[in-house]
Amino acid sequence: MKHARRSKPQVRLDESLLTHLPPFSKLDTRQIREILDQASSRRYDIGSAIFEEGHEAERFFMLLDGYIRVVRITPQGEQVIALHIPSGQLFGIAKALGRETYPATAITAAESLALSWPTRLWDQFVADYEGFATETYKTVGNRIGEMNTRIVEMATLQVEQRVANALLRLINQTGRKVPNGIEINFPITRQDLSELTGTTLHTVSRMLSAWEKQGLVESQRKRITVCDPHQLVILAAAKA
Amino acid sequence: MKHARRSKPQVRLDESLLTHLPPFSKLDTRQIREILDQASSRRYDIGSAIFEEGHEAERFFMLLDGYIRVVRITPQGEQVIALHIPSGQLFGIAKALGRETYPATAITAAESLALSWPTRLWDQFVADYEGFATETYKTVGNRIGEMNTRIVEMATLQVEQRVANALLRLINQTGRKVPNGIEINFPITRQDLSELTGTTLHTVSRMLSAWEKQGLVESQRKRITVCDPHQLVILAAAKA
DNA sequence: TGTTTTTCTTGATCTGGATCAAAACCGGCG
DNA sequence: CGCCGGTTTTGATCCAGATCAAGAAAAACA
Repeated sequence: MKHARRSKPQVRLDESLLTHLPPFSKLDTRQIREILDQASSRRYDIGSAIFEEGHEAERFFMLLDGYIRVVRITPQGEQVIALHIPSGQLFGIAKALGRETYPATAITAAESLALSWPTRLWDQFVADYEGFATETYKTVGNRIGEMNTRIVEMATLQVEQRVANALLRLINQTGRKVPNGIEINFPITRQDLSELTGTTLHTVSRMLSAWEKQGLVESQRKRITVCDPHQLVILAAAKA
Repeated sequence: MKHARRSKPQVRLDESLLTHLPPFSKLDTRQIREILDQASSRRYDIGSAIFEEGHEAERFFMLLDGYIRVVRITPQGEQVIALHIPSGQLFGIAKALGRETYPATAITAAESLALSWPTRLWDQFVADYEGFATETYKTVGNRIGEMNTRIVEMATLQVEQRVANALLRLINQTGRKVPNGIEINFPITRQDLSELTGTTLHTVSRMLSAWEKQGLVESQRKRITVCDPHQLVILAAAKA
């Protein structure tokens, strides 16, 4: 993990950073200014932990750029990826869950840029800024929905369908159009994909090889491009 | 499903019903009275649906007595139990998740009694009653925690350990002391347990038989008693 | 009291994926 | 440029647990 610094904005942050993001979109310029003036901004190298499970939740965050994976570690040291968070979302919002500590670890899946505020400002944000509360609870609701879906998938689907679903979700959240399809916009290993679907890197590797032969996907090291999303959707839902 | 009626309280509901429940515990008698006067109370037979996934979230609920399972149905018609809710908790709180519809179906696992309020009162409750918001967000946080745990378990543990964990969670939430151990306080089938752990009723049945031979549990039809919780904890955590 | 329905048990077989093992590949770095 | 650590691939084997199949036992019903 390389050096990274937190900075009170010497260069004042631009208001346009936040104006179009849902939790702040109903606010006027003055309010955005207030919010920004209290924020710290910081860049994180890929693979660094923004906060860790169980630690005191001192700050909450808004991901401006990059990509984050929310991870839990089992007693046996295995990692499970609980969630991916795309840019433009709040995270580390323990306060919204009535918690004093972070429930999981946040790791950057790509170089990322995030704003953060001391947790003590949370209640103030909720009280003062219209739409902030509503939008954050929507975020929470969506994450619950996602987790629910994961549970159902793990309980009922085969590995092949789980991996297909995971890929589809990833290209939806972070897909980038490239000549031959849609590429996942950050480096992702077979290992990562296996931690996301509760399987092994071996199985994922075989699966991708097979799909590549069928022209469904293309992949290089840490890069996956889905060429035929529609076919993948079919696979993802197939009964047998 | 037998007849069940909703009633505006002809017999006024007693204030002591709510005074000790977290979301209301900071309120004075007058406030509790207000809340109760706006509530409908209703009894539900075992196995009935209180509300269904996808439907308009017209009301939110407080479970006074009984037990509820939150269920999702897959496109293929398989059921997955997402969560169990013990008495004393709010449920159906779509509003707290920024949703307009219920995200899952709520089925009574035992005869149950619940109060409910029209969703339009939600914001008012949050604004007027101290501690209500905080406590409900704690509830949400706990449920997220539970779901997280389920995901991690499904991704990393063997079936035996998942079933053991499920049993332990059940006796913690609803255990009732009986001469030979702790009994799960509502009727539960092997099928239910399998839907809770993502396996089949056959496997669960074999497992319980084996445990019964070892004196770990005792079970009759729809009844399970854990005789040796400690041993079960060991099983639940075992690496191999 | 006999019949039907639901739940539970137990055996036999099969298989999706894990595990074990080894090699090839790729990129960074000294 | 050649070595080394992190990825990826692919083969071979194994086994936990699903699936298939039949009854047995308990409750519900009539």
